[in-house]
Amino acid sequence: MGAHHTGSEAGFSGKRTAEIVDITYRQLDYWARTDLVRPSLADASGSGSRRQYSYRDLLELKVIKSLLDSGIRLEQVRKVFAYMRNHLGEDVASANLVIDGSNSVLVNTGEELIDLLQNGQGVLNVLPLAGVKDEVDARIVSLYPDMADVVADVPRAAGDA
Amino acid sequence: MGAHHTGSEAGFSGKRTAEIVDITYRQLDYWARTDLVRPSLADASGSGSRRQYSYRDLLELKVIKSLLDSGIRLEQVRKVFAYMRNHLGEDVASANLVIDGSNSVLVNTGEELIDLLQNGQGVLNVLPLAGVKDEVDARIVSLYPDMADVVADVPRAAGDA
DNA sequence: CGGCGAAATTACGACCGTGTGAGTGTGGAT
DNA sequence: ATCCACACTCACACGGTCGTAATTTCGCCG
Repeated sequence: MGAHHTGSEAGFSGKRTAEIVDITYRQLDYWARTDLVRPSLADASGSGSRRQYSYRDLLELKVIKSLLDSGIRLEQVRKVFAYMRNHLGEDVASANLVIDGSNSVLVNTGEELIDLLQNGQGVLNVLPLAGVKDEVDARIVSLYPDMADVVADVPRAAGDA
Repeated sequence: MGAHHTGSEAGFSGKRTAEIVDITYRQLDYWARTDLVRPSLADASGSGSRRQYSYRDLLELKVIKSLLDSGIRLEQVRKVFAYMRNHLGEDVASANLVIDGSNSVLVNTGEELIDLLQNGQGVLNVLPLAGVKDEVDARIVSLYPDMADVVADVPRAAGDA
């Protein structure tokens, strides 16, 4: 079926972003002004202006939310993203994000993971990114079906209605 | 019976404990007063008294220190220990401590771990306890050789390397 | 077609948890 | 009895969160 321009290009407002990612608006605001995640499409430009977040932004935010939920300090999250932002490429859907204290890696197989476990001295924080994307997508279609086409640009196995 | 300066049975003073575990004395003090880890052998009983930590206490403290170093919030650590304290039994040396947000488990094989990874939605924090014990032991013999016998009388998994 | 009211959003400031530092007094070992 | 290490009591710094006020934009009605 043909491509439609139904407003999906408009991106996500602050409020909707917070809803989708399941964080408070306060957190989103705080993270933006402290340079953790700034909206890619439109940054704030004075009081009353509106931030516009891209779909990719949502994924980053959801990763952060997951990290926080697991009890990781925001300071640590900042370090991870300083290093990871470049490497958070296309394969967001399949890899596992592994943090071992100060370093962060993307790992694809479970064997690699066990390898890290035996060598590593400290704690390993492991986050399957596939689940993150799924959660965000589900939340978008559930709350804002109009924007469903944004999530569809990644090939999926099963056919949908 | 001349009671000599054995020291081994006496446990570890506050200062030495902090040194061995590699935390500040202020942290040790703070954690004791806020009921995170209280000394098993002798708790504080007013100004001038002395806390006495057991070897097992050292292990707990080192686990906490590791968790903290990996960027986990103290609040989360408290939750983990509230649940884990009972289960932190004999096999301290070989198991892996796994935290998935609100629950904590001890896992022995890598396969179990991969299993958890596929089912789990959020972040898994994995800490190999063997490394913790090794670090504590090494630190004890290095700083206080007199107490080396304390580390030996705890059962270890046979044939580790 | 334009202005008004209300909702959405940014900006500001108070508050909480964690940890540190200095100062004091008390108990234990010599 | 004396000395020193340690526990205890404020006071505070700092990162992070949250409630609230100030400001802009948008929808609606005349």
